[in-house]
Amino acid sequence: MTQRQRRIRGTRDAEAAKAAILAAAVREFTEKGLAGARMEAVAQGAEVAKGLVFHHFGSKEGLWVAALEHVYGLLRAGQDAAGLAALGPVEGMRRLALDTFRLFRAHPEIVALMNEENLHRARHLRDAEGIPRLYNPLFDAIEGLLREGHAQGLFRPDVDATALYIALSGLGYFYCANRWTLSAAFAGDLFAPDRLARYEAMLGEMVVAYLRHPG
Amino acid sequence: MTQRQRRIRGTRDAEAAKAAILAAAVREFTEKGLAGARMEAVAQGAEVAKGLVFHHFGSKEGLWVAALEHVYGLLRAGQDAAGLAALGPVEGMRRLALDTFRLFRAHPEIVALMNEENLHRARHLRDAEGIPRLYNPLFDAIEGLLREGHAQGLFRPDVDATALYIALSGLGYFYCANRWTLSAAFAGDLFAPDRLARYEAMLGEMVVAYLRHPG
Amino acid sequence: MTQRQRRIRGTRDAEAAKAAILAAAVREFTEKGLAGARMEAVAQGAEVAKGLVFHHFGSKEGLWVAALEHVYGLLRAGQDAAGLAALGPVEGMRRLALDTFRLFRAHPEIVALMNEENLHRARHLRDAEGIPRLYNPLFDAIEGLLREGHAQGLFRPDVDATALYIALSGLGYFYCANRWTLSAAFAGDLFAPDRLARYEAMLGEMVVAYLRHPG
Amino acid sequence: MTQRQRRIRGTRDAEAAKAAILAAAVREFTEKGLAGARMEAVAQGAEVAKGLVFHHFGSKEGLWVAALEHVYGLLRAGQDAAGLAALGPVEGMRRLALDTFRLFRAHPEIVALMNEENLHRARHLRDAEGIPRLYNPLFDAIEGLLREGHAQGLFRPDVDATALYIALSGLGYFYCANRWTLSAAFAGDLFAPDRLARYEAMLGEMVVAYLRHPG
DNA sequence: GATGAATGAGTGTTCATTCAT
DNA sequence: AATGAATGAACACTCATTCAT
Repeated sequence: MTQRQRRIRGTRDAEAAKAAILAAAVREFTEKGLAGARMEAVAQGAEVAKGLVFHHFGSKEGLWVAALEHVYGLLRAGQDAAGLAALGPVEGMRRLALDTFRLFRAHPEIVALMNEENLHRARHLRDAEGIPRLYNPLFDAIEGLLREGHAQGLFRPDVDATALYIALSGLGYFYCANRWTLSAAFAGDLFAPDRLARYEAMLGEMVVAYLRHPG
Repeated sequence: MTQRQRRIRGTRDAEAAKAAILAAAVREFTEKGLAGARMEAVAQGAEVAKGLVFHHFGSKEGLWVAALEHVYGLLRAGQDAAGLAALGPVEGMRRLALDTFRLFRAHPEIVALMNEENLHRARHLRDAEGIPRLYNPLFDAIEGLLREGHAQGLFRPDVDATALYIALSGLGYFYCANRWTLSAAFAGDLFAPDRLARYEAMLGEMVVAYLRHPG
Repeated sequence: MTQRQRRIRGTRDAEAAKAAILAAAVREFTEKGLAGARMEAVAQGAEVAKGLVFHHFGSKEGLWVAALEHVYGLLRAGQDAAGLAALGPVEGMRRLALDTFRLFRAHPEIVALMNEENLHRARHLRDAEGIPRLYNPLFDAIEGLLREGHAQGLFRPDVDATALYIALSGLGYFYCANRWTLSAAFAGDLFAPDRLARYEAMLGEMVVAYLRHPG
Repeated sequence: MTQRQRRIRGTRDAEAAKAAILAAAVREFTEKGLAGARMEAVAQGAEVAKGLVFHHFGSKEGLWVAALEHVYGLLRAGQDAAGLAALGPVEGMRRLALDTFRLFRAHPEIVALMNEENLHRARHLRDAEGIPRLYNPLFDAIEGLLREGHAQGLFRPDVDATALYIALSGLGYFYCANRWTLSAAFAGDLFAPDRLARYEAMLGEMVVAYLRHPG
């Protein structure tokens, strides 16, 4: 601990310390939730003094908001809108669903923090700056693909973009959020490769099957 | 308080006190999570002394396990397997999806406690007796409908029951679990009747579209 | 510590514990002031666990208010209005001044807590119940003696009871409140018997000289 | 902030910064007391970095001692011994009492810091240099007027200068020190002009009445 | 001289839990 | 069964002080 602090202090690298604290906080919040997280553990995880956490983030709530913003940043960064257009509407949408599922799998902190934030009725979200806009990448991608799919006559005409966004997210989210209780219920690891593959296949099919024009 | 409690419940019905405590605990856990819940608040919610909560449930963890079991009971009771057969495989499955969605809406405690329990990697579930079996009603219903659908040639042949169970649950779960953050993102109440209706329509369609034989 | 706690707990003597805490609090507040007092020290002084202090008084402020009320109780109890009438207006008033001085000397907690409370602009006093009335014994005694003195033609006619109350109190208060800085300035113990006697003599004379009718 | 401070004070005038810190400290100590004062607040009040406060005053105690010395300076500066002689002993003494009262009213920091210093049994006063002498102006003025008054046969013969000093100070001090609790008790602003005038009249009368030869 | 990041020992407060009654 | 006083180990947060720059 001492060594690293010396280096940080010596280098006057306040931003590095802040980043280390935030990373440790995301870890702690993911494992313990908001109420269960201990500021002491965050400080130890970042190898800094407890007081420094408060110096930089003001309070546990301030740290929570910063962690939330970080997680919403992941959400935004996880959407690769660029590569989708080339796939065409049908395969693009399938890919979107799979990417979302994979994002949740790769970043349990997204699921954990969003669950906790909903427990608090999204109270902290209003304090955070531009959270509403953070949703848009995925939503915009869905809207774009929908428009194109309609134009090409491939999609059914009555699709609600918001509802589709939720359904598509939900298909991936639940699998990750309930990983442990589901594994207990089905007596096996939900994250075993073959099971994941089977679910991915269904997930893509389901979205595509719904969208495809029944004509 | 003492007098009033005596009058309300009398000395005989310890079971009523226990039930009141459990109900208060489910409420408190739903609102605050496991770590955030306070035993004092549970006692006040049940209008009993704090010590009595410990007398009946031993510890906070004991109370949590009891609340979990209660919630799994709701899950089981919510599945009306009886009425499904009459609807046929296609409409039966649609109804199953809608019922599951409505169950989550009617009982936020299910969503909240399951989220929290997953935070703890389902550690308490192993202590609780007979939780694995509790899943079966819905799962069994799905399996039954799948079998019939296949027999009648209405369903695609490669459907994984477990995966379908998860997908069907996820479509309803996410909408409820993320009610507040989604409402913040879409700047409107997700639980407004028209929005619910639109989502229900999509949800049913999605399941059915996937299952239906592409021939 | 353990022994006494056992006894208290065993005797289920909650009131005794409360009283012990209050006494320790008055001591601690007198020595350290509000901000300087430590709840831990209060608990140790009362030989109870720190948590019990909060159990009974809620917070440091709650304990402060209780201590304030206690001190105002001393103020009220210190006025022996009964014996005054027999002395007649002149000697009664002199005795009042002396008694007030002696009260401040016997109870440094009165002076210390009132100083501190004035630092906070009497913010806590409004939370406390009937503080305004607590002043009355002395004030009433002054008014009574004034009336009698006027009736007998012994006192000048233009005496303001409130102002007299303040002057009379101030003559005793300052001597006690500034005991230490005055002792430093005059390089000697202000509370040495002969110095006290000399000041008492002057104090009485001053009040009486002012009141006496100049005719 | 950094830029602005540079512009305001420049790099040269360290003395200005020191003075600003001292002024802010006196304000902070007056409002919060010694234990309640925060070094951070002092720094902000002086618009300097926290470290600079320590650079100039070493510690909180060092700052306190400096504030004490400042306040004793006010005390000394407040006594206008020069103008008194012309008034003669009687009116000079009345004026002395009034001036002292007005000094306390104009400088609440005197009262506040002296109260606090007495809480600490004048421990810091010994560290401060030359405090004992600081009392002298008022005391010397009293002694001078007493001598003259005796010489002219106007004053009673047995007056103790030290006691008179204390009484005279106490009459003004208490009114200011207990401004808030008294206002709460008497349900009105003690510092309203008419109330002040009435008290000033009594205060002067009281001192003069006591001193005047009863012959 | 001046800054502010960083520390660490506290400080008020909370809370699950125990226990005598 | 039921109460609530009592405990003790945390807990979030504070703050005087240090120090590299």
